[in-house]
Amino acid sequence: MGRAQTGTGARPPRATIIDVAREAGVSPATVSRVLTGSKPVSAGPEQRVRAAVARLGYRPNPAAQGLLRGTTSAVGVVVPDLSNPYFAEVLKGVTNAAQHADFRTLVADTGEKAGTERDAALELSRWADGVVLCSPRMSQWELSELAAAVPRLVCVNRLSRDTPIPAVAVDFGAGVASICRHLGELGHRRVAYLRGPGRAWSERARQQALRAAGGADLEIVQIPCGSSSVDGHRAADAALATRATAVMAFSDYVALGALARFDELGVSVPDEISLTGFDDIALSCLVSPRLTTVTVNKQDLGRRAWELFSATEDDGATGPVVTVTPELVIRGSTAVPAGADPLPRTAVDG
Amino acid sequence: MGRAQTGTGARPPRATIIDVAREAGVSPATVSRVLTGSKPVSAGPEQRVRAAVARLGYRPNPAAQGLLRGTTSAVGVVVPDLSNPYFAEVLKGVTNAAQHADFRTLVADTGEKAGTERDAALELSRWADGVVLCSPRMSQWELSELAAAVPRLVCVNRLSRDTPIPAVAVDFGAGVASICRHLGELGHRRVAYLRGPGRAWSERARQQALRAAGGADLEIVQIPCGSSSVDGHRAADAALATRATAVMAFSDYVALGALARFDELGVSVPDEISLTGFDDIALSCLVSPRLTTVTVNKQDLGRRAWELFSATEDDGATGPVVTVTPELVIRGSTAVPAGADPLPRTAVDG
DNA sequence: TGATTTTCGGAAAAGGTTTTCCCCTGGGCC
DNA sequence: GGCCCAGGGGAAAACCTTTTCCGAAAATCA
Repeated sequence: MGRAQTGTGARPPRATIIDVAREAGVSPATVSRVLTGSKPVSAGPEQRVRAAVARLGYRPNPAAQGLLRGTTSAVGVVVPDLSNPYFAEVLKGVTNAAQHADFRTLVADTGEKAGTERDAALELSRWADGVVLCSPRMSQWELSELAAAVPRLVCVNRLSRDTPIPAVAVDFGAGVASICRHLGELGHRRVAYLRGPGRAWSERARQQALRAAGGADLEIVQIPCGSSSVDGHRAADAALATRATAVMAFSDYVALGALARFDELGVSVPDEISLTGFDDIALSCLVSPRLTTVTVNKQDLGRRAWELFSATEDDGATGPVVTVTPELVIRGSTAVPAGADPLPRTAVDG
Repeated sequence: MGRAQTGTGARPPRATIIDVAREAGVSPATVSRVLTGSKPVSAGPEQRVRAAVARLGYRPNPAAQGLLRGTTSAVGVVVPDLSNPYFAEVLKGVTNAAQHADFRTLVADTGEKAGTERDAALELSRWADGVVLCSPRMSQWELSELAAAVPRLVCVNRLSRDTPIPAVAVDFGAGVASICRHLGELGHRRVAYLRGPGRAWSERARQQALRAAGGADLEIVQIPCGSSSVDGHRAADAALATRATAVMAFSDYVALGALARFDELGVSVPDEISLTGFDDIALSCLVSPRLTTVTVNKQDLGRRAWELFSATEDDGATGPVVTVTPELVIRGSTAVPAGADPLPRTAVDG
């Protein structure tokens, strides 16, 4: 049964608690008590145990601990795409918070394929005490089913009406509204919106806000797009063709792609067209012009997801939802529209 | 001993192999054999076992498996900073490859603090079969010590002369050389180099190449900088002050920061000054002008690290090193220097 | 048909740790 | 000085799975 023990360079097979006990002249129980502090141990044996632990370089076997305790001290994180700086930041937030509580982080990347999210989460939940689901694209139905199967499930940027799943989500509605207000105040009347992935809950939340904002004084033209910079690059031409005076992108990542395309075409931002993003990723203030966007603290999002996770009981009873309100940051990519006479509110052709 | 069993919403305590055995009317051994395929089982019992597994939703307890097998089917990845798209991509490469082999990925972020790398790797190695160390900033001495303590250690972008540690590394020398050649051919004679973190092995590798490239026909002026875009932004003024005609940045991430600063100052790239990066991160072809750089397939780096990891024996005997040669991509950020008379090679003031 | 090999499946041990249960000893109090 | 209580520490069970060992039954061959 012994584990692989090949070659001459093989290190000694790792000390067990029994080795430590023998070395210290005590029972395994005492060693355990010293290390976990579950019960007081008098000074003499404690000294000897600590010395033996140090001498043997003993560290308890997590598998054995996990087997007995029924917990893993690990949290799983499922993200659609690690290449997307947004998700990388959220992951960083979770990891740092978890590390602080002596938890490990397991990560799975679904490659933006909604079909694999379920399996990834389920698999991770075997190895972790629970799972943080980042912007899941899966169906509401699948999500509810998953919530029943995974002991502690927390969502980021996804709210679920039927099943009370703990979640931390950006208030996309408020963000979109503030962008609309900003564009409206500048005098824009016709805005092209580069849509995110149709399956994304955050996209649906944005749509709701757009319906509220759009109307008499702001006309929204929808352009199918996606969630990556490549998508934004591709959709830029269609946005220009609408003759809108401003382009509102699903995210910064998308906006940067559109910005690059505008630059290729010699279309000047913001002189000829205004452009807005969403999220305020690090690179958005490195491009020229710097991007007007709404700022979301992505690491904080991850940190809060962790807090929700660690507050959740195993029976998944509670389902509090934390909402984070993003803040508009006006930079260089928005300006008064080209034909800059401040129209009275009525003069909009529908 | 029982695990937490609170409230009424508590789900049943997870079926064990014994429950399945009872349900199927066989022994636990038979269930195990059906599931692992370690020994053939005749059709009748197999059917019953599979049915029971499905009915009970049984999935083996990884802790128990790990305890018995002595392996975890997990790989740890330690990165300096997940916010840096470079490391996020490498992580993605490792994760995807590992996923393919039914391995989990554990991640730790050291926040660019070299002092915490050792502990992070050591801790991760308890929970995983080995560790991939991304661009470790730790001392050579610490690294060797770590290699002795971690069963399977693989480095990315860090070579170690004394201890043979499996590693996959970009050929920074070749990359720097190709950039120098390119700048030289354009007619640049004086280049400011924005230095990376002093502790980074990759920075030392670059320095070596610079010493070889610099000389009669190319003068290199060193500017202390760092590894993030903020560092690049800060160092840009000093680079300008050297009156160099080109700036070579430690990385794309740094170059983007410098580019933003040049834009703020109204210094035109590449008309007034040329700028190069390193790595070719996704956003480098989204900025204006698009960045001349050398391209490194970062996900591939991660994938190869995984391959090295899975090829490594537990006794850590072998230490092959894979070198990846980056390729120069000439985009819009480099051009002939401002005072554009193609000087004869000799007319350089030292 | 009887002997021998193969196949199939059950019992039980092993893996490392925590925790419960219990015993022993020492100190305090009357 | 005796009794009781408390505290410290050891033995062993339990956690769940895999695998070895072995027995029994079935299949093969002479």
